[in-house]
Amino acid sequence: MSNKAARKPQARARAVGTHFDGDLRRILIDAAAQTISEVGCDRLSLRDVARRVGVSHAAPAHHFGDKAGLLTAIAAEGFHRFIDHMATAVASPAANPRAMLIGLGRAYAEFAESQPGYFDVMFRPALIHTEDPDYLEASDAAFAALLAVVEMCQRAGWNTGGDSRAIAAATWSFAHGITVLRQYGSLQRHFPDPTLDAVTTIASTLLAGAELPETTTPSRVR
Amino acid sequence: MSNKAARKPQARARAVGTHFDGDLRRILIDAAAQTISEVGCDRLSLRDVARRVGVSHAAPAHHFGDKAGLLTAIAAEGFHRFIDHMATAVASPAANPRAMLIGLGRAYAEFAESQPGYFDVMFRPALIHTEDPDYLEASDAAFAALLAVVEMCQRAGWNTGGDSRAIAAATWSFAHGITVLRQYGSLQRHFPDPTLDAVTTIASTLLAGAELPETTTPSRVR
DNA sequence: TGTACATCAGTGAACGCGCGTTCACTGATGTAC
DNA sequence: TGTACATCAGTGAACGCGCGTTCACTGATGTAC
Repeated sequence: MSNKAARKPQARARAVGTHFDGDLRRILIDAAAQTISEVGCDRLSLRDVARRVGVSHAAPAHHFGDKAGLLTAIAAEGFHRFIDHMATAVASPAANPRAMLIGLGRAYAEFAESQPGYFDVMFRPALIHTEDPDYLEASDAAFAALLAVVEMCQRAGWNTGGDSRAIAAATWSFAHGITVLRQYGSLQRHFPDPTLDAVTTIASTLLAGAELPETTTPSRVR
Repeated sequence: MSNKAARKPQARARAVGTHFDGDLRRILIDAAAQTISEVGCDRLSLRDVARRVGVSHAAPAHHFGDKAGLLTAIAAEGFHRFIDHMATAVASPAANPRAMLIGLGRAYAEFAESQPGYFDVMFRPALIHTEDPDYLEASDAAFAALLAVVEMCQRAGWNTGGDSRAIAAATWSFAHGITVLRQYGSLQRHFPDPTLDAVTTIASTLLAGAELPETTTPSRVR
C-alpha cells in the first residue's frame, strides 16, 4: 500500500463493482451539480439526486456518507475545474499585467456562469465538511494558482512593493464580488449591461480609479 | 388619506391591536434576524421564530403572508440599517478620496460582521419576494448612497473621466467580495490577519496595484 | 476447471422529524349611533 | 352612558409532505485454493 493510498484511501471510487462499475460516484456528483444549477444549493436533496440518476434514495448516502459529504465532493471537484479554467485564461496572450488581471476576473465570472452548480457549493462552508482533506487541498491549490499569477505580474514590474498574498486576496475578493453580485442580479439593476463585457469595464474602472490624488480633501455631499 | 399611506398601506403595522399592540411584526423581524445570525438563512423556520418570541407558530404567517415575506421584510430593514451605517462612515473625516473609499469598504465589512442576520438576507434574492416595493426602494436607496459618495470623490478630482455608475458597481463589488470571503473564512486561510485592518490593507493593496505599467509584457509562469 | 468464500455496490422498507400552510375560532379593542 | 357591531391580531389543531438516516438484505464480482 503506497503512502498516497494510505493518506486518502476513499478519495476515488475504484473502477470495479456491480451495477455502475464504480462510476456511480461521478454520476451522482454530476447530477447533483446539475440539480444545484437548477434549484440552488439549499433545495438540493439526496432523494432528488437519486431519483434523477435512477437509483435508490439510499445510494448517495452509501457513497458520500451524508448530504454534506456529497456537497464536499462537489466543492472539491469544483475547485479542480476552477483551476483548469483559470489556467486556460492565463495561458492566452495578455499585453500587460493589468490586462491579465482583468482577464482573470473575467474568467472568474465566466466560470461561475458556465458551471453554477459547482461554483455555488465552493463558497458555502456551512454546508460542507470543511476539514475534508480533498476539499482543503483543492481550495489551497486554487489560491496558489492565483498567487502565481500575481507574482508573475510583479516580476513584470507591477506593484513590486506589495505583499503578494494581500494582492492575491484583493484580486480574488474583487472578482468574487463582481461575480456574485452579477449572479444575484444586483449589478444588472444598477449597471444595465448584462454581458461579461460589463465585468471588464467594471474591473478597468476600479483599477483606473486608483490613480487618485493623495492629498485632496473631497467636498462633503449635502 | 395621504399619498404616502396610499402608496404602501401595509408597510408598517399600525400601533393598535390586542396582544402586542402592533409590535409583533417588529419583534418577529428582530428575532428572525437573530436566528439567522445563529443558524443561517437556510435553516430559518417560521416555527422556530415563533417559538423564540413565544407566540403561536401561525403568527408569522399572519403578519408576513409566508416565509419569503418575512425574509423580504428583513432584507428591506437590512438595507435601511446598511444605509445608516454607511452614512456614519462617510460622515467621519477622510483625508482624500482613496481613504474615503477604503473607509467605505471597511464599513461594509463592519456591517456584515455586526449585523450578519440582516446582511445574509439582503443578498439572497432566491429566498425573497424580489418584486416587493419596500425591498426595491431600500435596495435602490443603498446604491444611490454609494453613487453619491463616488460622485463626491470625482468632484474632488478623483477618476474624473470614469462612469460613476461603473465605479460605484466596482466599489460595491470589491467591498462585497472582501466581506463575504472573510465571512466564509476563505481569506483568513490565506491571509492570516483576521481583523478589519486586513480589509484596509487588502483594499489599499489593490488600489495601489492599479498604478501599473501599461505596456510591459509579463514573463510566463513556468 | 470447479468450489467456497469475501467483498461491497446498491436496494427498499421503515423510522421519526420538523416543516409551511390552512382555517375556523376567540377575544380584545375601536367606533357608530 | 350604553349598546351593537366591525375589525383584526393571534390561536391551536390538523393536513400532507419530503426529507435524512438506518439497516438488514441481495446479488454480482473477484479471488484463493
